[in-house]
Amino acid sequence: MQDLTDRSNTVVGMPTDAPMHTRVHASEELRQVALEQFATVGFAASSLQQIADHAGYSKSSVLYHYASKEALLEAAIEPAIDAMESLVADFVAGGRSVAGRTVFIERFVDFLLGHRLAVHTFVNQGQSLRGIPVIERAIVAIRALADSMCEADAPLGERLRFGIALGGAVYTLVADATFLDEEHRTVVDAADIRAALIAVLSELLLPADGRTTR
Amino acid sequence: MQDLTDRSNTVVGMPTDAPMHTRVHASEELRQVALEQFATVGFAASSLQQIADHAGYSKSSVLYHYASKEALLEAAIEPAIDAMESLVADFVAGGRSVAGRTVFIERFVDFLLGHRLAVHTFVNQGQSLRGIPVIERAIVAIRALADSMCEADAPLGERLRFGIALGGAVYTLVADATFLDEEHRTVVDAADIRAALIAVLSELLLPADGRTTR
DNA sequence: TCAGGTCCTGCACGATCGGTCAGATTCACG
DNA sequence: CGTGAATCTGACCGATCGTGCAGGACCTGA
Repeated sequence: MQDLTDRSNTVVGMPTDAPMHTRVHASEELRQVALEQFATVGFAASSLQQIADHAGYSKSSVLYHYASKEALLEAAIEPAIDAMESLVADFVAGGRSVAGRTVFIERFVDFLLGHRLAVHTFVNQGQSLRGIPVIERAIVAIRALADSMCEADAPLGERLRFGIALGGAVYTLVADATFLDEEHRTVVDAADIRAALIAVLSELLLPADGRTTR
Repeated sequence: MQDLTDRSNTVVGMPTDAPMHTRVHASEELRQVALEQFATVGFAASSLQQIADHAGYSKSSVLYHYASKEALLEAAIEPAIDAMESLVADFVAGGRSVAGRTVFIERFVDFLLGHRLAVHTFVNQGQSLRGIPVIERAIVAIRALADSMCEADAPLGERLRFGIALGGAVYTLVADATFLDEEHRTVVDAADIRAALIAVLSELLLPADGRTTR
């Protein structure tokens, strides 16, 4: 996933023995690599050395672009939190009706597809990252989403549905996709995944007529 | 604070009865503390020092009872993998019918409730733990469960349903329960959770006749 | 030409990691 | 009593962690 607007190296002459990686935006590249590491092996297990190696930089370079490992995490997942906050704001504005929920589910799936790594990071590692400001923001946003999704009178069944939808979708989009498929790599179309996710989440989050959640 | 992963077998009198009136359950205690740490903050982020402190022992004592950090992980999650393997074996033997699935779902929920921490550990951290034998076993078991759940002809929708059920249930039982509730700690009854989980998972995994996404 | 800014790196630091090992303590059994 | 096994611990090791710092390479404007 790299946009190579590179223009300096067209393999003509240039007998440059040095690697001399003229990158486009180093900070963007580092942010992406770090996000993949955080999501797949975890924040604590991701060392700056690994991230730097994976991106082709030195550890010092990482700390030049980002003041600390925490700052790197912040930069990596902040866009996703912004998107989630606007998502819940729109949902609250749109109302809890079936129509409003239907619109929400579609946007929610698009949000998950667009920020799957970041969401997986703060959803499944939020516990170990308490205290980091951006994580607290994420937790607040998740709680706000859950609260707006279901009122307090029918907490157990509805809240459980939302939790399963959130955790399940994130799992299928990251963990499951990376170690369950892996062999029968039928190159599934992204649009198919989107449609199937919307279908299942609609089942979970839209009030069906006959349901025994009491 | 106690978990119901008892499974103790100290009922019958052992041949060489050794009545250590000291802390007989040192290794058990360490195993439980380690499992909590692994599940909540992650394997990589859990240091032997932290585990030892939480259990009231020294780091050396942990390494006396368990040869290595990996061995501690093995001891912590192996019972859950055994249970999962027998679970999938029973399901395969019982057949894929609706009745078979109904029975399976109930046992599956009980399995999740009994081994929630262990399952959460190898489900959500399996990626970063590749190479550890016990984790490979877990991955094989999960894949076997998914394969036995849905045949290959309708892969996307069915597999997605199973993934959401698994990841969602694990999420709600561990991550969600520890940082979503937290404030409005309405002491929910375990039986209620069980019933609600069974209901939702039945929706997801039982073939509904009219599965129109409206 | 020089000065200054941007980008990147090597080196060194204190802390902590998993792990080894030599005792200290206890206790059953002779 | 002594002896050996079981249990627990502190001291220590090499490696790696995140981070600070000085400086080199490169580009740009004066």
